[in-house]
Amino acid sequence: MKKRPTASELEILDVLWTRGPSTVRDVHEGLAAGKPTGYTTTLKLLQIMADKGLVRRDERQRAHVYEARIPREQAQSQLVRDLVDKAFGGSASRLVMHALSSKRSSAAELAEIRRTLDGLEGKRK
Amino acid sequence: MKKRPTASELEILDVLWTRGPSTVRDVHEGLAAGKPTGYTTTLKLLQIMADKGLVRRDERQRAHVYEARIPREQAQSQLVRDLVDKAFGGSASRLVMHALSSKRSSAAELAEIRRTLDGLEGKRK
DNA sequence: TGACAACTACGAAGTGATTCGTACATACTC
DNA sequence: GAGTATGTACGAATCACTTCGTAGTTGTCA
Repeated sequence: MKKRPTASELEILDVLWTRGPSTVRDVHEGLAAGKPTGYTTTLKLLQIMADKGLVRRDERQRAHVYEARIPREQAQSQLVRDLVDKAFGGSASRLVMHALSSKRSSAAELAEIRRTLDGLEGKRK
Repeated sequence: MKKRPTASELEILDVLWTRGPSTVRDVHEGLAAGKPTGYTTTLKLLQIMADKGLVRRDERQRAHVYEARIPREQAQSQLVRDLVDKAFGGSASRLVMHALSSKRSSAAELAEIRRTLDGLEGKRK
């Protein structure tokens, strides 16, 4: 099965999801905001991620172009599932309640959650 | 602030949360269900966790007694916050919606979430 | 008391993630 | 065409986590 991205890999994926297919330099600059690292560090990470299958590499140009192989939503779901299994005994709803209480959400967000909830309850009967 | 527990440390904390203050042997046996490891492995982990401040150690008995230093809920909130920051751009509600869709929850659980939601919306105006 | 059992302490190996330096190839510019 | 800028590849150092073996201590009991 797919491997979970590490924290660093996730940052890179974030750049790729936001900017779309990018060269190493693009990614490196997109990363620079957060923390300064060497160019070759980013390069190496991308190479490793290509080996792991997290990104696809297009070598047709001299500056290779990297692209995330899974959409953001899928990775997020994976991460949520891991956390639920690891720390909430498999109960997603307990995670939901923790998330709701621990971080403030806007009224609009709460409304959207309510809609999601409505949809789920409708489906289940 | 405190360091995030690793996956292994979380398993140990889980045992401590469930059984309360325990000796190394207790923890080791509580762990055995999941995966077989050597006794000294568990011992070492507990020692490391004591160094990190994740557990408290009572040395009055020959068999030291370990106890989680933070309650389960607090650790869970920490983990949720980490995930939200790392993968959901700080938006807890997006995590909530992912969690709701990715794992099936019972009607009772959904109702409880709805109550939590009611409480939050009431407070915010 | 002598042998055995249970416990802690600690060093060290193995693995994976991260970081970077160096080497080398390719393009660009005057 | 020489020199500079920009790329990729790759080896190696470092660090954290996990695992275990060995050594030594303390308690138990026939």
